[in-house]
Amino acid sequence: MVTIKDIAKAAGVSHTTVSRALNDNPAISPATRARIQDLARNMGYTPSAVAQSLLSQRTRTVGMVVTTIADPFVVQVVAGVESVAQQAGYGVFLCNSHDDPQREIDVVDTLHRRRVDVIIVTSSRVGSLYTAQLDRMRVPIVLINNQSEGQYLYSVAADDIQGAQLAVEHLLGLGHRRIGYVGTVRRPRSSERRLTGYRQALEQAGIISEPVLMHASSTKNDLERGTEALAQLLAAKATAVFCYNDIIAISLLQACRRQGVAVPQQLSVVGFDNIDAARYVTPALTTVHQPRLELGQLAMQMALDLLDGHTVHDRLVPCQLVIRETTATPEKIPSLKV
Amino acid sequence: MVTIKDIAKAAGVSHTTVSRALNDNPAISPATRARIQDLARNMGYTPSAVAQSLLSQRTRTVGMVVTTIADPFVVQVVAGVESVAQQAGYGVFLCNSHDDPQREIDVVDTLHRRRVDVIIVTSSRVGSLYTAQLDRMRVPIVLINNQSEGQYLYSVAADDIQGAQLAVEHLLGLGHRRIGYVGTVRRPRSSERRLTGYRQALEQAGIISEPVLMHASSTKNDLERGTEALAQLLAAKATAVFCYNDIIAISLLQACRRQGVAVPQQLSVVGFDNIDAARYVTPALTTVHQPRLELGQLAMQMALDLLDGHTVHDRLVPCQLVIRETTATPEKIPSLKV
DNA sequence: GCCGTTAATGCACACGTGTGCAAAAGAATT
DNA sequence: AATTCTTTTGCACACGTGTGCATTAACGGC
Repeated sequence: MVTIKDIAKAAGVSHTTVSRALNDNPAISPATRARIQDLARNMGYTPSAVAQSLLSQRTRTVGMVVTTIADPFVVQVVAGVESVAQQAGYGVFLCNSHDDPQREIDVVDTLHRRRVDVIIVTSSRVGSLYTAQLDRMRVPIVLINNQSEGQYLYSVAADDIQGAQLAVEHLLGLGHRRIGYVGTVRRPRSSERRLTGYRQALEQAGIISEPVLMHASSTKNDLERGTEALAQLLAAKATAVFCYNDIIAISLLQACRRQGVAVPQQLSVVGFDNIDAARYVTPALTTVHQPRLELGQLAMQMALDLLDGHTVHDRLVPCQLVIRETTATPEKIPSLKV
Repeated sequence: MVTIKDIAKAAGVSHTTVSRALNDNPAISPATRARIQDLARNMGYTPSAVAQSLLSQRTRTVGMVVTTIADPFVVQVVAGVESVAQQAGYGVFLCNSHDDPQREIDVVDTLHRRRVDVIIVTSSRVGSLYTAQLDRMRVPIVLINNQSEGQYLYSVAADDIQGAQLAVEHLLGLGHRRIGYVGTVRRPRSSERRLTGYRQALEQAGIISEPVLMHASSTKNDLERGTEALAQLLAAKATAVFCYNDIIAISLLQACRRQGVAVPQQLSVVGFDNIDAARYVTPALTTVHQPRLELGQLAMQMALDLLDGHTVHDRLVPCQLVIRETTATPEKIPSLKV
């Protein structure tokens, strides 16, 4: 591997001069500068970012921690982070936590060993628990969709409450009165917030939310979850349902087809996330769009601001409703065939 | 940031001793070793991978170049790479080429500057053109789904020809005789190989492939592509069609619905890739499964073998047919309504 | 008490780059 | 011609870690 010392030897100067010439330092005479730059090109020189990092104490690298890269939500976030990072000359180090808190902590430690300048974590299971670790590391962490407070901790999140309200208000506007909610126990915090939005929307419409309409499945298997929830919803005479996310909503749609429940005629369904599959399913899923790409971009932008020493403020980004084909006015007479 | 020198000062020994103690070097007495390790823990020491890399000339990092992370195919490949890498103690540096050859070369250069030990590229647009660059870098590159020959160049790929044969043989087995192919000009090499598999399957069944049944759209917009291709297929009286990938197949399905063409009764459709959306669409898409996760895993494993100095052989991985709901026996009398 | 052997530790350098300061050389001023 | 100023270059060190070799200390054998 060719170094500036090799170039120095070839040019008959000191490595200092080479370093300056390559960095366009005005102290070097134009003649030698051109000569050395040509030489460097011909010898196929590429500076070592490793050595530069050691000296400058900055790696121009961001550590990106995800639960699993295979999640369609996560992918867009990563894309957003990557685009802003690349534009700013930063690299992205990708790590997988497998949704395991201990693993998440280990992974953050690995990133610290690699001396990344800043860390971005999506859907953290750790959050405020980082405090002890962060006291040692002194590396800022930007959390995406996990609002936790603490030193070195910053957050960018989609507004779960507002998004859920949007969904339920849409259903109310269509004339629905018995609206269910299917949550998840895997993400208790955000599931709770979406439930809050659901409750607030109902409350503002003067409707008392009934526990029987609220279902928080503990099943890990998404497909079973749909079947299980559907039975409960039908028993509670729901005409519409708001789901924690699109995956659950789609599994519910599949359960409906199996059981012969017509969507949206007998049951209106709204999801959350607006993943790619949402527009491919039949009927196409009405859902709440989380600005995933934007979340990633904002997180990375916040990271850059932090590194520039600017003061930053936590961000809460509004969601948008995407109306497709799974929502309609309720049938006057609920079907008795089922 | 605490270094081994700080620990050395605190312990009253040289930094050499600290380095040895932390690396469990037997030359250090058990007493001091324990003392220093405790001290390191209490002081919150984390070794600098940057400094270690500079000395060892190895970063234990793999550079991963993708066309775009948002592609559902790419995501699984990355997941495969990441899982094997993490297990081997390697980190993954993610880069986006935006499907632009020049950008791809730049990105590889950036990775070289960061001194990654090996580079993995999915669906490269560059391939053999790397030769000049690689002569300088001397970094091995593992190509996924781009078989190119050259020094420092290795490849792991899904068997396009065999996969296409699988699809067409399935259609032939159902009784189809007029089978179309919708290709793409964006990936000429693999589109050509799938076309070859398509032709071979027809040939083996004693059918002469007609140019009018083969459509290679130049349209960039996926949705338009479906409408455009459908018109041509119907004009050519095709009863079945094999598509270059699932995205095209799904756009074709949507075009069918708009035009009132019943799938699979009037037209059988087979895709390629088996992306997530394939099983969510209605009717669920019959497709050829590319072992994406496995491709990623194999590529990373090959990279590790290379770094261990083993000799490796290029791999060609077979595809599998996934039969769902978009394929059936052709109707006896083609509909004349359309 | 002297010598050979083993155990434990430190010195000095390497990795590749950037920078403060000094030095040398040349040009301009007196 | 001597002095000052400017331009150009090099020396030496820093960044954090690991390792060959030398050094010191301890120990056992005679």
